[in-house]
Amino acid sequence: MPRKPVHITAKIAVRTPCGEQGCWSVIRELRRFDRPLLVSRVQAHPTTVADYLRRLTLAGYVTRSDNAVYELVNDQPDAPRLRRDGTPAAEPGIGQEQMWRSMKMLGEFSPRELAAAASTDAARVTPTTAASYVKHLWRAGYLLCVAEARFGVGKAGAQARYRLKPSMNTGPLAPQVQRTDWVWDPNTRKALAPETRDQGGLHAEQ
DNA sequence: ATACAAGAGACCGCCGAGCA
DNA sequence: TGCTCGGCGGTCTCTTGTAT
Repeated sequence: MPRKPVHITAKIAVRTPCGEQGCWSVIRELRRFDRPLLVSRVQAHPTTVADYLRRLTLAGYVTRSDNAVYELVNDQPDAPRLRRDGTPAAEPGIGQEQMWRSMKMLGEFSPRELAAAASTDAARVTPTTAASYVKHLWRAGYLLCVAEARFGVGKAGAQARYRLKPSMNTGPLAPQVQRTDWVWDPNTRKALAPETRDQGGLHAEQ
């Protein structure tokens, strides 16, 4: 089965243990377990569970004894994201998380200022990436455009400036832009369409 | 310099084959 | 029966290319 959109998997994750996060939650609950027990507790395909278990073993999060009993030895709240060879996978959306935090710290910002504020040694955020993220959040009604971009033939332009609407500061988790241009807010567990921007309170905020 | 669209790369969940 | 590995197809994040 193909991967499900984030707004689907996120809804599933709160109801039923499935996928890596669900698997990890059950592992943390059991601490010591064998594979059939884990498979029976996790509502995911057995090979998916086995595959994740193998990666956790390779990465050293769990150990496996001779009698096929696994034990959690490296606990952490969130499910480790691991490649097939057990090496850590890059956190998807870490740039967006950093931009979301930076928006709240900066107050008012241009995409370039946001990129500079959100960039770290661990994850670099380019101005174009920041502009793309800002555009989607603006369309979804998260941001207020406080100064439009200025253009001129042969002149350097000035970037538009934005501000996060206080009513849209929904929580610590960064809204995720989906391929369909919808924005999924993991804080409110709602998906906002680009079209909802005008209905979303642009006028109400002013 | 900016905005937009399209594409690349990484990832996930699952299947199926092969091996012990 | 249990485990590992390679591959498939869709999703997602971010970058690149192009027009203005």
